[in-house]
Amino acid sequence: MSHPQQFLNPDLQIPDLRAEVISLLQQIPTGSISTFGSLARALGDIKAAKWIGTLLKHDPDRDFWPWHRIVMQNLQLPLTSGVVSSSQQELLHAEGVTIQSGRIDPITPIFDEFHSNKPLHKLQIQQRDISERILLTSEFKATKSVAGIDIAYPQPGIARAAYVEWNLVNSCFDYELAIETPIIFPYITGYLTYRELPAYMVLLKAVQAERNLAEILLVDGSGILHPRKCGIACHLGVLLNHPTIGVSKKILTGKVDLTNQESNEIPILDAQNKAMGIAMRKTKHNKLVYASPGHQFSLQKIPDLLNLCWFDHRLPEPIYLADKLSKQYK
DNA sequence: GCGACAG
DNA sequence: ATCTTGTCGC
Repeated sequence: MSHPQQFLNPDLQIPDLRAEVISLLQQIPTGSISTFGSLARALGDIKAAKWIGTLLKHDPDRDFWPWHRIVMQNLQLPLTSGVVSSSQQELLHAEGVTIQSGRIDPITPIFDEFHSNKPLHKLQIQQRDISERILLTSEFKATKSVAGIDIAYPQPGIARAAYVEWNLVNSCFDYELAIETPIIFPYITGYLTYRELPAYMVLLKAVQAERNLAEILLVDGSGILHPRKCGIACHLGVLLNHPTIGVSKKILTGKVDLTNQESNEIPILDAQNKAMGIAMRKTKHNKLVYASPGHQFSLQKIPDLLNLCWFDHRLPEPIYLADKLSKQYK
């Protein structure tokens, strides 16, 4: 098993978010409390609040840090399987914080002056920077090969990344490869790149050791259909300088035009009513999938390309096969 | 009750 | 994404 870090492009700097949270927690004085939201804002994005919740609840080493000083915005204690954790109550009580029926006494000081280098804010800046380097034009006239890539998690902390190449000339499977690698960065909405891109880099290096990459990569995730127009397909495409398209089963951002329900190809509009992606299905009986350009590929050409390799499943065949291969470990 | 929502 | 058995619908 190779470590992802050694292959990383310097354009992809990945912070240790867990260590950042621990250092923020240690800034909260004894006898004070803070909230999931203010900790998340100190990391640089309120969207990290949910992950902080799972970290403080499940990290095996949490008793080495003051996890108990974090409560909900309404001063209620978070629930553990439906009940307030008695250990959190005891730990707070030992620090002089009083609790009545699961709620912190309102006179308790609330700490919100975190010193932080806002790692998620820095990642947003990276994303905006990458976003400006995206090309939305297609070079190919007749594409001969397309590959799907996807990741599964055989156990926590381990990613299994799969590559399946599809031959568009003979309309058949051509080649497959899967690798496993450790994964550290958590899943936080809008930052999937920082969780999964290192594993994809290991995978694609391994493919390149044997053959050229397929002309176009279908990535399980978003392209420009992203709050900063920089989904994982964009980031991968720009770092590799290779054409990519993002294909996801759920929509991350944007609006599907609901007056178009009969169509199998519905544009997805951003807040400025600009088409950033397309909701598609093979037939009316299928659920929609959401596609958007990653790099070096135009939105207009996406339907024709996907239809060339889309058969009996909800997803286009290369990405369906990559999904299946990534899960073949039991 | 409403909004968020990639993996 | 993952945890998970049988069950319902085509």
